[in-house]
Amino acid sequence: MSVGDWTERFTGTRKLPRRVRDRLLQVARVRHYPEGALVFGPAKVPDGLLFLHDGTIRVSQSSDRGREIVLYRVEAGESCVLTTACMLAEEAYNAEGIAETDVTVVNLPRTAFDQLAGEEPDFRSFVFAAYSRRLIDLLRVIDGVAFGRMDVRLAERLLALAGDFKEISATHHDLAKELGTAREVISRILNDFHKRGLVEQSRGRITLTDKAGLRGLAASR
Amino acid sequence: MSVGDWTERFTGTRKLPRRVRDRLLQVARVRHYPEGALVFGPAKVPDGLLFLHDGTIRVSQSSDRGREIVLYRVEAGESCVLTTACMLAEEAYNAEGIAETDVTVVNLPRTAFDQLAGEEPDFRSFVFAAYSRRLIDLLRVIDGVAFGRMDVRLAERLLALAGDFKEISATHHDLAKELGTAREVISRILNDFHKRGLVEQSRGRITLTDKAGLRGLAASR
DNA sequence: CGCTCTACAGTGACAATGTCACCCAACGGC
DNA sequence: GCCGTTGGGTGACATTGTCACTGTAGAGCG
Repeated sequence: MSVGDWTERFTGTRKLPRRVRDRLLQVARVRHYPEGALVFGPAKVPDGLLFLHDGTIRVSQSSDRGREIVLYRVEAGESCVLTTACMLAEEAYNAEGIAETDVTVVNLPRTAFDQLAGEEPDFRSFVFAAYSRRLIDLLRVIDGVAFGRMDVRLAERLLALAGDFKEISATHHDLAKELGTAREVISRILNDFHKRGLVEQSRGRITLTDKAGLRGLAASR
Repeated sequence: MSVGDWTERFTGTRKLPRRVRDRLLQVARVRHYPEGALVFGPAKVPDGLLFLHDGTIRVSQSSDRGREIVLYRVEAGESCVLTTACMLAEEAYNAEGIAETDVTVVNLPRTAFDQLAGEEPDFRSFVFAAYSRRLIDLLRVIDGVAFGRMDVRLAERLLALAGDFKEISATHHDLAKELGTAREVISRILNDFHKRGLVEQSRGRITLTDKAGLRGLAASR
């Protein structure tokens, strides 16, 4: 499963300049997490701004009755402002970040964050851009959940998860957690896709046999 | 309809210090909008940070097939970072801000914004807090839309809109646009509420006759 | 006053989705 | 092989969204 180009749709992505990045690495603490590890969550609120040096973090929200929905993914070079948001707002929240690959995270303590924000315009721009981008991400999620059809959303997500490849290794349950729905719903829709010749299925694996068809379905709102 | 205490649940709200506020007013342009006016939208992207001096702005997102959902409300003293987000991300978006009362808006141009952000730590904190708070707001919306029951959401919203009062002047259509659903759904649920003795209805007006009952329903997830 | 027009609300039928309770099959470990 | 776990299929039903109507209160107007 490739999520490599997950974020390439955002043309406005702003990477941190090397000079600032080096300065950041001087004052920050570096941490490693293996694939599948919990990077942050309700019971594990970071004390500063998280910065993803390497890997991918999947950020999702869970309901009090076990369902989940993926909010967005944090890629290498990006920061996860959600944690600071929750830190600042001093609010209970139920979003969590899971390492989707082995990851290297840079934790920038709050005082250092304040200092950098004051002294480095590039750093400020970067942080504002990060916030903005997450806001837009969440608007997309809301649009999908509130107004979108599930088959369309699933087709979109399958294409996004596959990237340039044709195969995805994910269970129906995994996909349900992506879109915030139930496994049975995914099963039904994938069965329908199969009958229409769009996908092939095997245990824990989905092959997109007709990407153009899926794209057509995704476009037909 | 009172939305006065809409945002008081946020204990972390951070108001801008008077000194910074005065400085802001020197470089910014002040604008007035009457109740019901469009303050910003897809076809009206501001060129700077919007700042609400007086009144209330309702920010909602609309689907391409006419449905709408309210994302949050901006109260006096707060800023609307969503506009800057969209400005920075250079992304198409379909969120719009409607003046819910007569409003006075302060538009801080981008260059002045950058300068203030560099020179005034309080201003920075304020902007970061504003972003954070909106992120949390959107997380709430997602939680409700993705996982919540409609009757529960309606009960919550009725209580929030009523504030300390017992009456709300809103049509079923208005309430549908609050929650991102269809008028018929609101009609059905309100009818059910009526049968249970929770509300009384008349044209364009709803009376909460049993607030405790509504609160109980809202609490029963 | 009665007329018409429009916004607001009620309703039934159906489709899409979520929930529940099962079942069966594939795979891994033993 | 056997067994336990995980992944997946299915039918019944509840909730919600959509569509196509109907009825009605109120405003404006003769």
